[in-house]
Amino acid sequence: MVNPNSTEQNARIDLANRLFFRLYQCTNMLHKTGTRAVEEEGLTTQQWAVLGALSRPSASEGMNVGDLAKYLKVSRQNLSGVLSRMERDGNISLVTSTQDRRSKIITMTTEGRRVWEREALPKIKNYYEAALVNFSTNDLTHMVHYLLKLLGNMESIDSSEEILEE
Amino acid sequence: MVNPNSTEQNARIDLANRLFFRLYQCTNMLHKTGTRAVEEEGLTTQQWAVLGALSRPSASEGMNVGDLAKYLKVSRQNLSGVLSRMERDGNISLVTSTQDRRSKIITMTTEGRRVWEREALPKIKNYYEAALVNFSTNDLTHMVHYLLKLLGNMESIDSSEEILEE
DNA sequence: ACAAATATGTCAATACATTGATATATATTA
DNA sequence: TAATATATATCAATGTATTGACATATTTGT
Repeated sequence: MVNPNSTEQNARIDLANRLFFRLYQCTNMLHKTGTRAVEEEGLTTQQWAVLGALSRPSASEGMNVGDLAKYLKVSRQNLSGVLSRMERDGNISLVTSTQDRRSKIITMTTEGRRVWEREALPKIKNYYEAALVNFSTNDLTHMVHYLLKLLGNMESIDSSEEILEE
Repeated sequence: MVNPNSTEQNARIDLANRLFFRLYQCTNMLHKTGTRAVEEEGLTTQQWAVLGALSRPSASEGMNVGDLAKYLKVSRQNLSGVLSRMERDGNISLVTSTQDRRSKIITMTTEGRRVWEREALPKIKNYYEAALVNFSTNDLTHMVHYLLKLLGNMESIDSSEEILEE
């Protein structure tokens, strides 16, 4: 073996390749099977993420579009479209803030909260159980840890590129 | 504590919730930062996945649309659109199969292979390194293992629902 | 106070994702 | 062989994602 470092590097790239490919596949399947789990409520995985964010105690007073976009790691422009569909469907309401008339405060409607708590959440729990068969609590903890680490690295890439664009 | 099982169950659901939320965030960031890494070549993460699939030795004779869709875990209809854009850009070519005139055989063009090998791959390697900072080989192996397990579970959900639809 | 800079949300163009419907080609079965 | 069933790819409608451009509101700086 002439250059063992090169071989090690290739093995690492191969692992990286598999990791990102499986992540890509996982997401496709998550959106497909996840959306199917809540389709009777007229929801999608993205709308489920929005309702999940709004149902947190810390969001009891509502959230504005920009903060919610940052929380979900999507663009304001994308979220804007999702929110207008959710408003159309009666699950959320957008009200211009009195403090800052540029902002719109997003809150769940009574009906939206009912749909979320009574209909969606029980189905989501069933979905979680089916999707996490054979995962021990330890496995779950480790995987969340890895995802967080990966997320942090990708955020570093993102923010370092934003600076260059100026 | 009246019902310790219920508490354990809630802790598990909380972990599941975090896992899927982080997975959702990771994917958003993967497509955002990954597409940016190969945007000079006019590629996206999806097109990168297609070229990656076609560059495998086992695909040297090309693949048809259905098999490639299964491999990538996307719908034929979706892939069809991606492929027409890639054909438009000159990176792949679609030719009706002589064996089965329903099938179209997808292959990389010479230009597509050049773009993939000479331009995209070096950038992808840099992207991998940046995204996987602080991941040991052991971490990578474990994470791939978890993603594969999750993928298998979601495929079970998917196929069990397909049967019910008939 | 007023001009410039920044923050906030939305519109537009493009790409990717789903399911449902459809045209054509092949395979099966009577 | 002819009718039926299945396989393959694409078109259409809808939802989700990006960036770029823009109108409006607030903040900053002079």
